[in-house]
Amino acid sequence: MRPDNPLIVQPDRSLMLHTVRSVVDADGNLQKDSEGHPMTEEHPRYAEARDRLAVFAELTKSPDYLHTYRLSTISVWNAAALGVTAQEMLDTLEDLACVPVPPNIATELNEWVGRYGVLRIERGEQGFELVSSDPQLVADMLGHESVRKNCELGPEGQVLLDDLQRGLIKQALIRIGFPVDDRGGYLDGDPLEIKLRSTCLSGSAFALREYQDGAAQAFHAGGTELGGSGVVVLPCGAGKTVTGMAVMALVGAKTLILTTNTVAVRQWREELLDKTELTPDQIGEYTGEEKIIKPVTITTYQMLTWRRSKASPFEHMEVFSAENWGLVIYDEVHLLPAPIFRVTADLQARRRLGLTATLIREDGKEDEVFCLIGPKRYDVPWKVLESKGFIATAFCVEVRVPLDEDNRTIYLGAGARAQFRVSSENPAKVEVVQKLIERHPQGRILVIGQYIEQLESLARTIAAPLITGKTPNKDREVLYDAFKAGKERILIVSKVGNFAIDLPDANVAIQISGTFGSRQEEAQRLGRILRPKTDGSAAVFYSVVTAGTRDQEFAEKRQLFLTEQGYTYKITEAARMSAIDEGVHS
DNA sequence: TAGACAGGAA
DNA sequence: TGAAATCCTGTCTA
Repeated sequence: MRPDNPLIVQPDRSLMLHTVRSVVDADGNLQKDSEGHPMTEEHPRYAEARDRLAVFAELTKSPDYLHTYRLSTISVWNAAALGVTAQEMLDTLEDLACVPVPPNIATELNEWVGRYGVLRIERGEQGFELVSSDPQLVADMLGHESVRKNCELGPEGQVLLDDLQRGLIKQALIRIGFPVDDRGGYLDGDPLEIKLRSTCLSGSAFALREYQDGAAQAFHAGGTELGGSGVVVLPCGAGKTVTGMAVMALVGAKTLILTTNTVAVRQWREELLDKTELTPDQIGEYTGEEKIIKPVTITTYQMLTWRRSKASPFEHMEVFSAENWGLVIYDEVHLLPAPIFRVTADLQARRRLGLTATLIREDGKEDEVFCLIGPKRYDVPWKVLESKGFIATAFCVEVRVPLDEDNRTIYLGAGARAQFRVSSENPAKVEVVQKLIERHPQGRILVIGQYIEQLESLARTIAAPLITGKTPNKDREVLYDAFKAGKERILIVSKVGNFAIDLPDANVAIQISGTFGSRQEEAQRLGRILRPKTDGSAAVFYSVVTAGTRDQEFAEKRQLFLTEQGYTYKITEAARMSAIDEGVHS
């Protein structure tokens, strides 16, 4: 602890981090700028503090000078699963604090970390067993109906679990606050040799990057007991598919891959053919169009949980459960629909790999991911990959636009919900978009928005093609190809742009509206322009928001995850846009 | 037999 | 907070 440190730890487990400090001269006098305002500079320990806190805390508010983090059980348990001790977390807080750390924080960190793994599932003679070094704790847990109904008591009071109960009891216990360390092990599944190529089918050299190999090893570490379930967190464009393939090669067994949509199914298939020695007849697509089960089968979440009506069973489940999979890969875990958790509770005997760019879910079901798929096994901060050139350098700019008189009247008269839409659809944004496009005469520009009408009107004004959910897949491909070939320099996309679209050359993104406070959507959208550019140039992400409205309010929430990752949004008024220097001139 | 499209689900 | 996108199935047309 030092008085000039940036952090205040509060008894309610919130952490206040100063991003700036006042500038003083040698005599300790406050320095003022030409207009007489006190001068500030970035706090010398801010960046360090941000990176160290990201390991076990979650950023919840980020106004200019003071960022608020929260210690949550999930953030602490994920750190604990990576081997970070309570003492190390406490040391970090002590080292960064400018006032004493409240004593209850040490107590609570110790208790939280202590709760991870104090209950274990092990394989006993009569099946799986819930055990603990503290037998009284097991007895206490049995006092909870949700726990009691998901186990059987053995003759000597053992808590016995069958395959299905193994998942259900983990869900019940994490809700009570006790994440279980599952040492029950896995079925090996039918073996399948999967080798990575050293030269892609397409001819270029291929080798795992250090972090991709690291992620696969971290997942697989510990052999049959420990390794084999959990989540790998990598930024967009960092090669999650490749990491998945590396894990497949390590596990060497029949693999079921679950994705969000059919485009992703195709991409997995092509990547597997390109970078592994798997042959086309070893890879099956199980979708609405084709239903083929092969040693490696790729399907969608919706297919897995499809049923005729709410009362009907999952129709395709039997086909999948009949196979002896050695590995199940969950692509884009942050989007994994809730019904999949029920199915996954049944799959606890299979190795499970989750892949995602952000562990954040907007529905708050992070605990389900934690207990049913597994804890975070590996992550790399976005800025680390940026500094190594694996993803493009990106600058973020928030452009604030005023709301004109007429619309302000409508805005003020509208309900809270309608206000968001009115301010998001501010027609003055169109002119701003035009100016931003002019700033990048050579830019390959994506304009991304949420409301179809707004996008249609923009498309008419700037005469650029628009892609929405209604656009047939064929037309989309034509437009994506035209963009890649440079025939179309500007593309307007709706929410379809949130999902897997691969436009390597895009280097400017302009966001004109988005989903309430969705942090992961913001991350996905920035991800669209993070593919490293051939000339090494930087990318720019503009977020156009209506000043002083709910639009701006939610924009701040959206930015939290990227701020946590070290991106800073430069804020500018639309009228003073010419003064922006994003650091890129294309 | 393929493609287009409507309808329901979450 | 709500809008939009997606998927799967089934039916119709050629």
